[in-house]
Order: sequence, then structure tokens, then C-alpha cells
Amino acid sequence: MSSTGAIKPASDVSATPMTGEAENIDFEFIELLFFAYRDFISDPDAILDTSGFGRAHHRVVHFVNREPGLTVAALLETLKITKQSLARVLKQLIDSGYITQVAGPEDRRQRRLYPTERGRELALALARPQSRRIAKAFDGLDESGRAVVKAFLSGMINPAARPGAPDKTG
Amino acid sequence: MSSTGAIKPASDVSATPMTGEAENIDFEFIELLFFAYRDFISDPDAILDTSGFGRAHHRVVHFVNREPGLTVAALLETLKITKQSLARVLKQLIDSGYITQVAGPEDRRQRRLYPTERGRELALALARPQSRRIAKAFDGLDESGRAVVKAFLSGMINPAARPGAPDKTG
DNA sequence: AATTTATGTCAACATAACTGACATATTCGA
DNA sequence: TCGAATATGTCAGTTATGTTGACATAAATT
Repeated sequence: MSSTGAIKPASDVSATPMTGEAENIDFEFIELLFFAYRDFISDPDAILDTSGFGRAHHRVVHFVNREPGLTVAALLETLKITKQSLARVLKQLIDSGYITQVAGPEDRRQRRLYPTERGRELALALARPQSRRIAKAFDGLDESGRAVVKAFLSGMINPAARPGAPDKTG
Repeated sequence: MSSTGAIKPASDVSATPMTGEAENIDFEFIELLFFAYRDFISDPDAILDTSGFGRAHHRVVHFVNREPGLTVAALLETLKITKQSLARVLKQLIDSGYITQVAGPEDRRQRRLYPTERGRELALALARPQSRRIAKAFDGLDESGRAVVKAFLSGMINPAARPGAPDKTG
């Protein structure tokens, strides 16, 4: 086996690692973002596993807690999913007492979403390990470091769509 | 929703936005990460939509290009998915000529993965808009800003598992 | 009164993950 | 040398989360 004249791959293969130098492609940060997010989301995933909910529930509980009274339409816009997709998880969260709906005070067609005490506790439980991870990642960085990271992450985000832009909530 | 007509405001609701101040929970960065990653991944998604592949294919093509000749086991460890899950997308990528397999030169049980020219082009096409987005997010930041963001993202990542640690590839 | 809006619901489908069980080829260790 | 361990593949079934399309209802707007 030592005399294996290194089995060479077929002709149409690239055996050189793709470093991105030729095109100045930033593979380093592409991967940093991938791994950072993968591990960032693994913290709440572990909690959700034990409670029968998934990431979709996490996102809904999070934003309802962050902005109590938000409408279904606003939530759909934030999550960028269809109402049919939201319906399933929202129904489960309402049925199991994490979120309640209240008819809009001005526009009674609206169903404004509020967390229950239970919902608030879940949102906090899910956020705690993520916040700890972020704090740990900021270890050794000062306040200006925080500002730099904030500027970077903000710059990664698409500008908000115009209010009247077409959507996919149909 | 159940069309029960009147929707009564339940007593058990929290109407105050969850700012995290009481517990020092960093909701700001939790959301920045969520939105940044959502939009970061939307770039390649748009390309993949036209080619019939999905995010799973993207990740496989990316890492095979980054580390040509890596084994199936190494890829599973990187992606942290099961082999059954990988099998489907890997088969598609091989069948359509983006990736080839070569028996390991030392250990012939291994199937070392290499990109074809086509695979390399796809990986680059997917990485280009992501790299552009990163460059744009670094606009106005100097080299030390890059170092700060790198330190932050690195700090978000779990330390690598021990080589002999249990896995979920069974 | 007619139309639009906000929301909900039914049905069918796609993707990408999962678990569990079993198959094959190869390598390694007693 | 033989049996166990390893690397990989595959079949079958399930779950989570998204999609389209069509239609229903109540409330607001014109």
C-alpha cells in the first residue's frame, strides 16, 4: 500500500483549494459567518428540542416579545415567509398558551399578537444562551469594538423595502 | 383563526416590549445576527433557485471547493448533518457533474471529494455576491475593523470537538 | 353597495433535515 | 488469518418548514 502511486483524480477536477485570491473573494468571512451562525443557533435549538418546538416557533416568540401588539402582516414582513407557513406555528403557540391575539383597537380586522407570561419566559430562556455567547465573543473588545461589529452587521442587512412594494403573503 | 367573533383581551399578556435590560440580554445583536445572516444567504439562494439546487448543495459545493480531496466523514463533521442527509444532495451533485469521487490513496474505503471545473465555477458564482456584500459591509472600516469583526465572529464559534468525540453519523 | 384589506384555512407539494436498520468493502488488531 | 472496526452507501419512514393556489370571512374604505 505504500507504493500506491497516488491515485490521481480524473482529468476534470480541481485539486487546489479555492482561496479566492484570483478574484478577491472573501472566503474567510463567508465561512466565519457560516460557522458563527450555525453555532449561534445551536444554543436555542437544544432548548427547543426538549419543548417540542422548532426554529420557526423561536422566531415568532422572539419578535412577538420584542414588539408586543404587532400585527400578523408586520410579522410576516419581518420573517419574510408566507402566511400559510406562519399559520401552523402561530396556531401551535396560541393553542399552547405562549401567545394571545387581540383585535386591533382601531382596525378590528387586525389580530395583534401579545406574549403571555409563559411566552415571555420562553423568549428569555431562548435568548439567554445566545446573549451569553455574544458577550463571550466581545470579550477583550472595548466599546468601540462593539460599534465596529454593529456597523458591519448593519451593513450586511438589505435596506428595508418600500412600504408599497409587492410581497409574497398571498 | 377560529371565527368566534369577539376576541377578548386575555388578562395574561405582556404589553411591554422586551428590551432585555432587566437581565442584560443583548437583543440588539441577536437580531442583527438574524437579519444579517438572512440577507447574506439570500444572495446565493437567488442563484440556486434558477439551477434547481438548494442551500444544502451550496454548502457541499463550497466546502469541497475549499478543501478538495476531503473525505465524506470530514464533510459530515463540518456540516454537522447525518450521512443520510448528505447522501441525497451529494448524489445529485455527482450525477450532474459538479463533484467527483476518488478512492483514498491510502485508505481505499474513503471517497475523497473533488470539484469539477463546473463545480468550481458554481462555487465561485455563489460566493461572489456574498463576498461583495461583505466588502460593502466593511466600507468605511479600516483593517483594524476587519480584525475586530474577525475576532468577534471567531469568538462566536464553538471550539472544535475532540477528534474522538461521539458523533451523529450513524 | 361594491371593493379592498387583514386574516384564516384547506389542499397539495418540495426541500432538507431526522432515526433506524442493514449492506459492502476495506483496514486493523489479536 | 480471522473477526472486529471503520468508511461509506442505501432503503424506508418521519418531521419541520417552507412553497402555491384557491377560497372564506369580517371589517374598513370608496
